[in-house]
Amino acid sequence: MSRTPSADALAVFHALPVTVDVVALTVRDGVLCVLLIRRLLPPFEGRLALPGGFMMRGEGLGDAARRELTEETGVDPVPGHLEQLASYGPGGRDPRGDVLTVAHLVMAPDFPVIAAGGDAAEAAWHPVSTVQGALAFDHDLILADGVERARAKLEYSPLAAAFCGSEFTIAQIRGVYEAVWGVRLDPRNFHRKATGAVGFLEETGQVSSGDAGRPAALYRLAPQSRQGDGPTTAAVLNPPIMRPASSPAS
Amino acid sequence: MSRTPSADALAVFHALPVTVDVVALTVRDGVLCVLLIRRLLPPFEGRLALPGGFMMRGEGLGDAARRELTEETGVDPVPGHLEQLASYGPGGRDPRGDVLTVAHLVMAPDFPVIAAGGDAAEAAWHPVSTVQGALAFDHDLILADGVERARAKLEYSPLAAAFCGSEFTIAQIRGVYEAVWGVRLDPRNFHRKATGAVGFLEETGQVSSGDAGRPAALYRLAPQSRQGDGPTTAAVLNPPIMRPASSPAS
DNA sequence: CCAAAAGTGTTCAAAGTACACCCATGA
DNA sequence: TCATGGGTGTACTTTGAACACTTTTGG
Repeated sequence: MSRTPSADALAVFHALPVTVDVVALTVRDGVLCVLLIRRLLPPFEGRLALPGGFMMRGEGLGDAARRELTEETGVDPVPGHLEQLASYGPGGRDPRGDVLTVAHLVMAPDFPVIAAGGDAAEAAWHPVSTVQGALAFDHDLILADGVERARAKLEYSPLAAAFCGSEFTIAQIRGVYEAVWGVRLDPRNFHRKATGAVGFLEETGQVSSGDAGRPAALYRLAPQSRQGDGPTTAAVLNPPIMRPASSPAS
Repeated sequence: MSRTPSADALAVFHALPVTVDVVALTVRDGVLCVLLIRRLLPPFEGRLALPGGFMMRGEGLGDAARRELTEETGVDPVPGHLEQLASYGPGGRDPRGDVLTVAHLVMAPDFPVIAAGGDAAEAAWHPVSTVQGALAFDHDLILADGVERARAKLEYSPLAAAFCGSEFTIAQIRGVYEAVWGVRLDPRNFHRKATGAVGFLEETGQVSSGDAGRPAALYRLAPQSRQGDGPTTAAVLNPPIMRPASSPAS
């Protein structure tokens, strides 16, 4: 297939419609939830789907993902907490024809969904376990990949704090790990690991109020100094907080 | 931005030229190398670049990556050893205009490059350390991301065997880890870890011939039974072979 | 005082590291 | 028999899991 670009025109090449989709995850009442919209228009009219839509001219991938998320759900992700997940397509995923989609992943605290707009109605958080298999397009696959990525990232990055507010207790952040991984962790050993990881938590001096039992110290995420030697290296948790080895296939 | 798709036509949306690029890595004489072509045509005429090119109609992402790699370098990757890396763009990476590229990663044994074709001349392996900063487009960034992904994957996947031929000694696969990570590993402890990991290596019964010293047993990669519970879960090395903790920032 | 949750100390088992040592070959 | 690299055994150190125990609150 010899292709001979006659000049500096790219128009001779096959061009594709490109969308961005967003897997926005949070933890509500100890349950891992994903932000979904209900589609107003065909295809898959009335079905649940990830927020997303077509890219606009002159936009970057991350910009488009942030714009679609805000347009359709009212959620405005904290900068730095949106990362690229993977690309899907272009064939076999939209009945209208070939569409390439670049999926993104956002971890957000459980703030209320402000609005639904654009092609979307009913933007809302749904427990991940209740929507698997029910989504439009290939969004079930994308959601599964996003959840797996989030699970893996908890181990070696300070990402879990993104699910909490700006100040949180050790028990709250432990609840994030338990919800995302679907396991129970020993509160006492977790406390040691979390407070022992360098560059993860920073004491505020405050204590939590209200609940039964002894008040817990409040922490915030420590200022993230990028480690490693590459420009693409993200902040790293050291030592990592590993998920328990799942028992061999039963 | 209300977009109202009038029917089942996608043509109303902004479409982008989409390319695939391939980071093909191997180990030659203990050095991590990447497969590069020299560009025959502008832009970046005469510069080194990753093999890649525009997608064709009806093609999947992986298909396109495999086709471009074969067209431009003669290398035909083993199925299952090509994975998606990330997407880049569309802005600011091609002087001709917006182009979205989906980068892929291939680990290959050090077989000879058969041919150069298409837009490429001089397809050849280059040590990664000598080409950083010299590549066309944003390929320096893509290469750095690919190398980092390969380094991380060695830890928890049987991927290192992809760099070797179908049969190899423990010392050879140890050389892969040492070259990719840029460290020295204790041969005796590595031997135990590698042979102790379940589902990684399988003895052939043969021994290597020729070199000085005691002949080494030959192994092959064990048949990969997919573990985990998801369709997207790849084979996992258990226990993982971790890279030594790099000394804290000096 | 009692219940409940936070936080600390201690013990034991598992895993990783360093390295002594033996094995099998070529020169 | 010596040099060279393959492979095993073993002691030491570090890490992680389990859990008893103390602290600090509300009822």
